[in-house]
Amino acid sequence: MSAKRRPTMADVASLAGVSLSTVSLTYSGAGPISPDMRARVERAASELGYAGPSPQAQALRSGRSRVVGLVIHERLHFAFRDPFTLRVLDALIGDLGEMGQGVLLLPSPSEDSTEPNLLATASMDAAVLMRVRDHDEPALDILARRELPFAIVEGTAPGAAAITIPDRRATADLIRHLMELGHERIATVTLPRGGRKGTGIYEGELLAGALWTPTRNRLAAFEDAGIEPCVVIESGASMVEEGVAAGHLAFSHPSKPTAVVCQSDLLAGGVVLAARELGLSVPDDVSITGFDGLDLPWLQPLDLTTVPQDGAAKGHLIAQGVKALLDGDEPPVIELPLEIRVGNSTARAPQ
Amino acid sequence: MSAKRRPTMADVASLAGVSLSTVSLTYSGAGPISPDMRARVERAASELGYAGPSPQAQALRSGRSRVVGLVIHERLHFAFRDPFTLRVLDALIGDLGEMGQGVLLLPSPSEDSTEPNLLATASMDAAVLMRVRDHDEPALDILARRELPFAIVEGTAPGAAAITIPDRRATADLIRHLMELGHERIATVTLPRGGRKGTGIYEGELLAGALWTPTRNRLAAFEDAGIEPCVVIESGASMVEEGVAAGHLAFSHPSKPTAVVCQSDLLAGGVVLAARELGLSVPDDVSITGFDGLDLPWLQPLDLTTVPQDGAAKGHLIAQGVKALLDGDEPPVIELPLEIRVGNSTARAPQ
DNA sequence: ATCTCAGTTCGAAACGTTTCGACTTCTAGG
DNA sequence: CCTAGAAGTCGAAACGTTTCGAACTGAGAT
Repeated sequence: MSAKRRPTMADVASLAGVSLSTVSLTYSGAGPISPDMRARVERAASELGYAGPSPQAQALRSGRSRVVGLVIHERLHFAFRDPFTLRVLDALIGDLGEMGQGVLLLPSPSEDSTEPNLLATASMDAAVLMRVRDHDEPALDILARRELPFAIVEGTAPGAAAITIPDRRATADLIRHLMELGHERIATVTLPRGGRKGTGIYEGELLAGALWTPTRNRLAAFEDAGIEPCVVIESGASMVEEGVAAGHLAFSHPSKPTAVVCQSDLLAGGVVLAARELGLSVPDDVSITGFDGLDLPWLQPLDLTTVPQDGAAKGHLIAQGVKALLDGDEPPVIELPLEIRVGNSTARAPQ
Repeated sequence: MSAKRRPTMADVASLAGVSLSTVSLTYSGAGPISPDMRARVERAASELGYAGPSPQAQALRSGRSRVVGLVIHERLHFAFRDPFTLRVLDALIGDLGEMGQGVLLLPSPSEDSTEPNLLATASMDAAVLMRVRDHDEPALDILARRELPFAIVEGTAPGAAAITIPDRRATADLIRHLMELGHERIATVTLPRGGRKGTGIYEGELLAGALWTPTRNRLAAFEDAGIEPCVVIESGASMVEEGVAAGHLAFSHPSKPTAVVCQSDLLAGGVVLAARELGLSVPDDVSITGFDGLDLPWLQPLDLTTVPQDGAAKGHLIAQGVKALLDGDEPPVIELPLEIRVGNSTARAPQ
């Protein structure tokens, strides 16, 4: 018995007694094919166990691989831990799937190593960056060199499709809301800044070193509101555990904050837990705000003051952006609207 | 000015004044290339802005696309919501990345539609199924037709690599633990069974219709323990919200269960919240068990009686299985060990 | 001066499609 | 009866690599 090769279109063609092009036309759907011809080809194919055109050959010949790369910055474990991100990706991946595009997970290229990174070598038609550094983003260089079109979520770059949110303005609204309630010592818990890992107090220039755009924008909001945070705590990831640790740091800080602005609801939830552990009442002793508008059932009856985002809408918009890229259209630049929602986690500052 | 084509190896070769094969050898690392030749090629490449070998051509020629497909059954939103799954995927994706393999997210093929599914058409070297139906799994047919090697997590199929857990035995241990504490009316909250969506009471034959292997195994454990659950509640996904809804159903059921066996910690967490809302004390009024051994900070000081799993270890093992598949080795079949861990969410049944 | 043998480099044949223009038929209009 | 055009099918040229065996170069051995 021969080591049987996988059948190809040529095999199907010769068994069906037609030309290779005809078989190709049958599968691709392009070109006019008579019904009986189609039947003949299909019978030959199933007789041979032909599984359809080789994707790799299709990709080479047509120049499209039907794959969109998704750059993941942290360990997946962290990146996908946030239900909001998940909702965005859910919509995005669903839409891309309907467009016949698969989604390839790509670890972010580390700046230090020159080791071959998947972003540089994997076959794809476009890429989506879920976040970007304001400067010195190695992914951008790689994409530029490969001449791959790409979309950026919460960030911008020349030539890229961009989906942004006015998070700076919304955060400033949140801070003003707290100031109107009489708060003067406001702490803030940030998302990762792009540098060191792990939760801790960040000392020094407010913005310097805040590489990730969202972290940076939401910190800059303090300037807009005309107040300085009494302590800035950087979290290692958007997770409840990190929020708990950050809360303990905040509440034991000598500046005695009466309010904590958190850059995500998950962090805010953790800060609430820390407050409770320390016997502080929310919102009577301390006001806490979040971001994203998640539904956290275990926080009930507390209802966070936060900035709700529509994750699905965001995902759909990104997909739309990718579609434009794939069609060779002008890359769209879109900003989603954002308004704060006042819950019962913020109240008048204690005397 | 010409519409400038992307440069190819041939362009690099002719600019460097060497043969195409030499350039290929330079990039692939195979074959002996003298240092000055390498330098010459590299200079020519950077002069042209050559971004490296085309992945699509490489894939066609070498027959390897450096992509592993990951079949997602539900909406990503649900599938990735569970921190445990995330931890598994984190390790898996990391390991595969180190092997130079990207991970392609594939929505599960729906049995009804004959529409072209990505699993059938995407280019990949192997696939991973995170779960499988005991019978009638359309994914298996597609993979067989394509002659793609694949690994199954929590399930088996002839010819496939398999990573399983003795969840049936472990669940039986959990049930026996409850019986020893005097519980006689035990409810159970299952993961999705594979059919209808949404949380609700399931009436009828215990196992019939429980298509997903894990759901089925953990239900079958009741038979092993020699007791029948007083009510079976199927959840729509492994999520806290679903657990809350399930808890309400359980505690308002006429059979008045004194214990609830939940097929995941997230569901158990939700059931605990439901109990609290109804003024029931855990574990004094009702005992609750979980599965997976997650760290749920918001549940403190409650410490679930559960069956801890090592997500990272599982992910590493899957990667190892995939590696074997890619190397053409015998597909490994591995079972991870499992032991129950008694916390303070279970206690003597109330009088 | 000839032979051998590494150490390198080169030619050419795949890999399995898509696609474009050309080539048959066949139908219908004049 | 002739012919324009539509419908269906076919040939052949890419797409950009990898890879195998052959060919070329000196250096040392004879």
